[in-house]
Amino acid sequence: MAEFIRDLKRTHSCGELTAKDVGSEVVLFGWVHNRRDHGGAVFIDLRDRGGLTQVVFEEQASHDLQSVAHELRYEFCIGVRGKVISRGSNVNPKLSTGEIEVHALQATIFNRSETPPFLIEDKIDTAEEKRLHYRYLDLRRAPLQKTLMRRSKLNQVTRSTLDGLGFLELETPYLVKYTPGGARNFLVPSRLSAGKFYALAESPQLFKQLFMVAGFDRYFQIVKCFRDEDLRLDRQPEFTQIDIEMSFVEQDDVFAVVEELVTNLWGKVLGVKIPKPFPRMPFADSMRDYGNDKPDVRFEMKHVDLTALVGEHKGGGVGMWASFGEHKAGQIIKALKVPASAAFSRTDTDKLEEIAKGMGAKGLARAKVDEQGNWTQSPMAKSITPELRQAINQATGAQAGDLLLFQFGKEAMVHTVLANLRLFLGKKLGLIPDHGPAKAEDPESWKFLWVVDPPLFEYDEDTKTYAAAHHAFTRPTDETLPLLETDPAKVLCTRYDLVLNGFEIGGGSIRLHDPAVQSRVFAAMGIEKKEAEEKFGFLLQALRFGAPPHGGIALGMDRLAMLLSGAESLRDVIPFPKTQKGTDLMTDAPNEVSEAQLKELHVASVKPAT
RNA sequence: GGGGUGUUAGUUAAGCUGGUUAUAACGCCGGCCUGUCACGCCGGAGGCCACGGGUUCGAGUCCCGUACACCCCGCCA
Repeated sequence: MAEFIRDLKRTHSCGELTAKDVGSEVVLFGWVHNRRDHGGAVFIDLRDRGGLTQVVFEEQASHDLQSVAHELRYEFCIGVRGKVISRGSNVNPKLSTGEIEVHALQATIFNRSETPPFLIEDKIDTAEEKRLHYRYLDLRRAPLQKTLMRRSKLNQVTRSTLDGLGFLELETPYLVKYTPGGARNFLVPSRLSAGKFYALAESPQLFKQLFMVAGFDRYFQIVKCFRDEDLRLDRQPEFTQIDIEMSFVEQDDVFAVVEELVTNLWGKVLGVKIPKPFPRMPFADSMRDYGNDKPDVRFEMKHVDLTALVGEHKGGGVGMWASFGEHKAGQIIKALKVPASAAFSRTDTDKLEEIAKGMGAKGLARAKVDEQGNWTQSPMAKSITPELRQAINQATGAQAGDLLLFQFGKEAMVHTVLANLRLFLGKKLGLIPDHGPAKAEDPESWKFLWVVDPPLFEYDEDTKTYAAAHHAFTRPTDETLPLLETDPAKVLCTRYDLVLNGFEIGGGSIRLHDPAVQSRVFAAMGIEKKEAEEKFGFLLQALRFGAPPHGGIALGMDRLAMLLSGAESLRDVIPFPKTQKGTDLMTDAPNEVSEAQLKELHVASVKPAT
């Protein structure tokens, strides 16, 4: 008798048989998705990554075939040879193969399965912890299979698009030299150089610039990066970037390539036509209106900065605002207006305050505006001067019934609190969905945005110095370059972030290729020449050998995949993700190693006291 | 480093102000059933209530601690 696999090769996937195939004999391999045993006939839904096909073992089948049929259970891996039969009027409209079924002529069990800890269904309630422990079973579920197949498509379209634009796919090392600053690195002890360590690359940044120096002109790489920082819903310690670098370009040239790539991805993966070019917003506007550099511009509800206004009115009689009489550096006061239509209850506003406190706020001052423009339900209602109240009503455009939320204090805190409140309100008021696009097929659901021209430096209050807001190799804008020595805080740079629906999906810059400007930037940063040489000597030296003007970007592949598939979490688009503590629940990494291994690596491990 | 939420059969949950035999659904096992596709019907098994302390005559329930998971702040491109 013909044997499966040796003689009987798979003829179709479980998702492709239709009425056209009726009458043909087929061989299917897959997993038992479901069984409906009627005593006589037994129905099996057979599953592979293509879909589901109903297989029928009829009553009049041979004894052997029947006993196989009765033995089948969830997730048995089986092979079936059978005939495609029309279901006639008994079609199952939920299945792509619902017009037909396969009547088994021969079947084999390749492998039985233990009872799975959870059912392999599209929607399950099982705790993620459990799913991660049995990730290989979780990955059998259709939504995850779809997501990873889509991710494969993402890779393929990226390669073909960039190849078409003349980019070379080149690799860079993962084991690199540790350089302080920026993200914390994973360290790898060197066995051959006692007491020394490699770092796992947090990005191919310096190497891709060296490709430009070497004359490769246009480089890209779909590359793993490693960062030893705390995890979030959209942050994993190892993640994938689409890394791009180009020579002889300015910002617009990089944007054109990225827009071509991204619209191509959305076109080929989702069939959505995204309009080009993407809108641009200065960093300063983004901070002013949204309190961060990755605004979700699918809805308005902008922040209103009241710092100057409250200052003019010397606090306007409000005790906690009195200090704003004279402007204090780094302290701001901002408001958010919740429209009357929200009709928030006391419980709702208490919830808002709770969220604010969770972000480091001391509280959340609020005021409800009535018909006359007076404030009610507010601790400030009695003390505030009518002039300031009126001015704030005007600045916020508050109408009767609107609720005003105030936050004041350190700029970073105010921005964090109000930016997160704004997103919470956007979801609560139904202006944006909880996650993902409103309608994947609607271009309006995808709001791409370039955030441009951020400051080159950030003032570090601890060290009282200016530090590069990003990395030290970003070129200042031509207009603000002269301020480098006189007013470094005002120097902007040709750095850009690509934002989609409130997620930062990419960031890059035009690099500093001119050693003369480079040393001026280091000087402004207070970095000694010697220190710079120690950290980045090889790059600085390379730049002195006729480095071309160049720039690039890195796109977060995982985030693209997450947004493209409407997933809630990065973990849903990474085959084998880490938990929030960076562990792998399936393999139990990281784990302890033997003393002998440590010795070989010249490493001593100190276990924390328990 | 900080704040919050959670942990009860294989899975998901219920279990109120503490009260003696800890429920349900799905899954599992056995039996019956030719047309189901969330198949149906009958029966059954299955629990150290995360762990460690405490309060109490008595703790799944109250208190403290620990672990693990998740969300957020800090951190991070």
